[in-house]
Amino acid sequence: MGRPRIFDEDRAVEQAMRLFWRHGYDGTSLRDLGQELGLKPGSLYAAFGDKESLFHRALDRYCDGQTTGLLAAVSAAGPLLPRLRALLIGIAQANQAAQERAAAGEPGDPGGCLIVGTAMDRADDEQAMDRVRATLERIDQALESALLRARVAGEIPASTDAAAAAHFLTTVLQGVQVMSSADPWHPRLEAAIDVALGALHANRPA
Amino acid sequence: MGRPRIFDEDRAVEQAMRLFWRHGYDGTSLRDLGQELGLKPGSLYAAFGDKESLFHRALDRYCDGQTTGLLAAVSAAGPLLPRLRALLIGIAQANQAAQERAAAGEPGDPGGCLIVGTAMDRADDEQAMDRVRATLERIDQALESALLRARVAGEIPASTDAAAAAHFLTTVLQGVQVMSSADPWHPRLEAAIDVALGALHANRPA
DNA sequence: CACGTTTTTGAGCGGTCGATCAAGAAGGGG
DNA sequence: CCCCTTCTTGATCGACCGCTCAAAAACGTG
Repeated sequence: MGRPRIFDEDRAVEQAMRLFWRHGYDGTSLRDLGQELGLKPGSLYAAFGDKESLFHRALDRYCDGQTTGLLAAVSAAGPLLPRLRALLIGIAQANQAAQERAAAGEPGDPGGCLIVGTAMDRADDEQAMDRVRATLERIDQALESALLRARVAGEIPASTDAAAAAHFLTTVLQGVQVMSSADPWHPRLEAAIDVALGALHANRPA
Repeated sequence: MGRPRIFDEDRAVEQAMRLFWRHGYDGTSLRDLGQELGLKPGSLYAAFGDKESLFHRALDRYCDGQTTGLLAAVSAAGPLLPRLRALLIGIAQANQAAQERAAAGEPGDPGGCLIVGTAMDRADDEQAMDRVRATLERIDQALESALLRARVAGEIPASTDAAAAAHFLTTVLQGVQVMSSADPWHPRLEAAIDVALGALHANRPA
C-alpha cells in the first residue's frame, strides 16, 4: 500500500557513485546528487538517510565493482602474467581515455579511483576506511590465490612467496592508478609494468 | 613605507600546506586558514589572492619539500638499494605514526600525501596537475640518475633499463603511499617492498 | 469512491562558504 | 608633526551547504 517509488534505488546508488567518483565527497553536494538522480531532498533523505550514508553505499558499490572486475580478470584460465599485464595497462588506458573525454567535455566513466581518493581525504571516516581496507584485502587475496595457481602451473618459480608477491602487486596496482591519473598515458608506464611483472618471473629467495 | 607586515609569509604558506595536506582542498576553509595562520580574510586575500592561489603556493612548498627529501635520500653516497628500502619503509612508518597520532589526538605531520590527493580530487586544476606531473618527473629523473650510478658501481645488472626501472620505482612509491595510508603498518608491506627491490637486483632483458 | 499509507515536492531552516570593503592602525618621508 | 602609503581588522555580502518539514500526489484497500 502507499504510493510506489518512482525511482530505482540501485540505479540511484550507481549514479551517486559516479558523482562521488568524479568530484569526491566534499566536491559533491546534495543538490548535485538530487539533480543527477532526479530526486528532491526529501526523497533522498527518506531513501538513504544523510549524505554520509549515501556515500557509504556508493563506495560499497564502487568497491564491489572493482573487486568483481579484478576477480574476473585474474581468475580466468590460462597464463596469469599476461592477464595481469593487460589489467594494469587497462587501468592506465582507462585513465587516459577518461582524461581525453574530460578535455573534450564528453561523458563517460570518470578517471581516478574512488578507493584511492577515499583513502586520501576521508581518513577519519572509519566506516569508509574499513571498506577500503577490506577491498584491498580482497584484491590481495585474489592475487595471492592466482599466484599460487600460477606457481603450481610452473608459470612462476616454486620459491615465490605468494603472499609477498600479492601484496607487491596490490601496491603496484595502486601506484599505477596514481601515476596514470596524474600523467596522461606514457609508454614508460608500460615499461614500468613490465619491470614489475619481471619481478615475478625472477622472484627468488633472498 | 607603509605599515609593515606582522606575519611571516613563508611560515604562513607552511601552515597552509599542512592544513591542505591534512584536510584536502575542499576540506580546508578560508576561516580554518585564517585561524591557523592568524590572519583575517583581508590580509589573507591581500597577501595571497584567492584560495586557489594560496593552495598552489602550498602545493609548491609540499612538492619542493618532498623532492628535496627524496633527492637527499637517494643521492647520498654508498649502496643505493638499502637507501631505497629505508626510504619506502620510512614512508610507511610515517603514515603509521601519523595514524596513531591522529587516533590519540596528538599534533604532528598529517598522514597521506598531498600529491596523491591532488591527483585524485583536483584533476581539472591544470596548474596543480602541472605541478604534480613536474614533481613526479623530478622524482623519476632523480631515481634514474641514481640507478645509472648504481649500474656503473655494479650494484645492479649492466643490462638494467634505468629509465624503466626509475618509472617502476616511482610507481611503487606512489603505491606505498596509498597502501600505507589505507592500512596501518603491516609486515607484509615490508615484504612487498623487498619484492620490488628484488626486481632491480634481478632485472634482466626480456 | 473515500480512506490510510507512503512518496514526492518545493520552500525554507540555520549555518558556512569564498570573497569584499570601508575604517582604523602603524610605519616612513617631508 | 603631518601626510601618504601599506597593512590589519571585522562586519558583511550573496551563494550555497546539509538538512527538515508540511502539504500535495499517487497508490492499495474497504
